[in-house]
Amino acid sequence: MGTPEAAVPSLRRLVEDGHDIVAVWTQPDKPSGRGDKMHSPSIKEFALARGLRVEQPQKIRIPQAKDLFASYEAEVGVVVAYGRILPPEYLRAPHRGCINVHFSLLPLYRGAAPANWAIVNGEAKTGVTTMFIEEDLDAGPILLQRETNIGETETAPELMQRLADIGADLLGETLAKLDVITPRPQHDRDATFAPLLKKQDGFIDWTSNAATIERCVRGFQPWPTAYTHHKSHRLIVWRATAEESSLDGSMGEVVVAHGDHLVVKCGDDTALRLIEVQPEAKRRMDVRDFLNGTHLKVGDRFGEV
RNA sequence: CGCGGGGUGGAGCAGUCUGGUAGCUCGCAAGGCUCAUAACCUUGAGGUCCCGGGUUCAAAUCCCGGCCCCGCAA
Repeated sequence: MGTPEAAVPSLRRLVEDGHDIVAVWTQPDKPSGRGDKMHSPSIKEFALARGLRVEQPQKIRIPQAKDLFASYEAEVGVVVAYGRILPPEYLRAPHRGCINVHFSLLPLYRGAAPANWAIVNGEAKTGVTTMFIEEDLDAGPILLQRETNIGETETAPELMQRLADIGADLLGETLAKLDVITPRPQHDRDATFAPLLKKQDGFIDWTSNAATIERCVRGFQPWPTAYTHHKSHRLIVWRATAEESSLDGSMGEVVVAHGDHLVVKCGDDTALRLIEVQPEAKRRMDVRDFLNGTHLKVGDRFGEV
């Protein structure tokens, strides 16, 4: 069971390891992108290409869906970023239970967006955990874990891709050693949470330290992105670096604007040097291009709507 | 038929409402100038104004149709 791109490496690994995959469950196609085009989950594309059986129930809490799931009499259920909380019937249906691949070092960062929050919070490392699923969210007994360091300039999509690959490896190892692994219970008192991201999370607070903002720039990709406002238009910041700044200016004010250089004053005598941005309704561009077209001046202010 | 923005020399944009010589900030080329700077000055090359119709003496601009890009919302 899985849905987005991050789940694909795990499914590929299951196929390559020769596991008998009775069915692939994923979320229904949804309208996305412009217009009213329907979009299939990445997992569905992959599964269909391999000739696997795909199920996309609209509702998983109805008896028909539960019965269908139970009817497979699977040995084990594997869940990677499915995007739904599974009712208890699902957890009990496979003979050996359901295994989840979670993209953090549990009990840290339980929840929907562990990679994003790990970057935003400035963690030096994170990792992947395989565990048995229990009813409480991401709280089941741990099977295996693997750590990885977070790069200084690594973005959330980059990290996510690495974790997806690590997760696939770890899943393969977990299944291979399932008979000999002793599950370790999590200590709930050590748990932290990585809640679902909201649009508002990406709104840049220029009173923060520039280093904090820079982590938001990397961590809130590909959505909601770190953004601000300029002359009532949205401006997404895709790449930036933090630096010290003794220049005068209020927080959110442009203190340097020429050539390739666009620097915005932040809190704690720091400043954010923007490198790549994206104006509303425009494509991503280097700061030089942005400045050429907008004729932005020192003293202009970001963040005011 | 979800909402909206856009397609103009190599880049980013203005001009479109109110048709009438193709403009700005850069880049590129050549020359000049300076102890120096975010260097500066001069000159130059480079354009089917997305495509196809229509209206008009005249269309980047107005009308109809099409293609492509982007943001929002999901």
